[in-house]
Amino acid sequence: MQTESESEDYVEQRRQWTQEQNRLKGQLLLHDDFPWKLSPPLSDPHQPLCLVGGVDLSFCKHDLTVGCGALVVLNINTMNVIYEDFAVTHLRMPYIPGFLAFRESPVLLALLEKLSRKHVDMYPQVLMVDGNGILHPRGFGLASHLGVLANIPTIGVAKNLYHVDGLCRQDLRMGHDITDASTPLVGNSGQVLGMALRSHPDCTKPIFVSVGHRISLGTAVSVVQKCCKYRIPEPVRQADIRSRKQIKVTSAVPSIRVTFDEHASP
DNA sequence: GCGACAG
DNA sequence: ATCTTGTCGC
Repeated sequence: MQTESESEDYVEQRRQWTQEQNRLKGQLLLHDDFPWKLSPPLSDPHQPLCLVGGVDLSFCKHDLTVGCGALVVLNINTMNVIYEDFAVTHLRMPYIPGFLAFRESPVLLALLEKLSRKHVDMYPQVLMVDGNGILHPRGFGLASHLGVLANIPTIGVAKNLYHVDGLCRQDLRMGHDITDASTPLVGNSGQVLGMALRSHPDCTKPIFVSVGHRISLGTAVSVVQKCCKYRIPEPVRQADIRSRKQIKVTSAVPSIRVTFDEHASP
């Protein structure tokens, strides 16, 4: 039966994953590393930021191991979705806090590679990821992991605060920071891990932005703010909405349903 | 030791 | 992540 570990604690798996991320972390860049600017003056030779991507995954309610990854690309000036693609996958590993990248990055990476092969002209200049960047136990969340693997500037956008380096939701309220539009997330170590943003004037619950890869926090925050029609920035929101709709129609297709029936009736 | 813990 | 109705607020 159980060889080394009696309980499925994934001890060895986590050790390997940690080792791999520490290796990838060597390539992580926390500064602006791209040729564009948000809004360059006419006299400026820099190219303007136009294409912003967003990725997210949704799961099948009947089988949580079946998920649908989505990649969308928007024109940052109009917020129109100019590209969308999906990929259904089977998740072998469960969700383990701190190791989200190993569960979600494979599908997302495949979607990015497909786009670069088929329609390079629509490849995003920066990518928003549903999850954290360096606001992570080992300073290498999904946004950073995906950014390094795909070698693309990424921004981490989380809907909930990851309690890391002493950071916790309570501390944010105590300092009356709730009245500010943005609050730097400084850990006990003194490092700025991200920014809590009230993406809408009357929004009580903030979003948590952190650097993924090849971008500075200041630029990341500016890009996110420019994309906020609602609490969640459009690239991420659209990826979320569309992947959720896609997994529903997918699970309604007979050929996919067979998979469920096999498990349901032995 | 116990609890907390992105999606 | 996913299951759900109403409901509080602008």
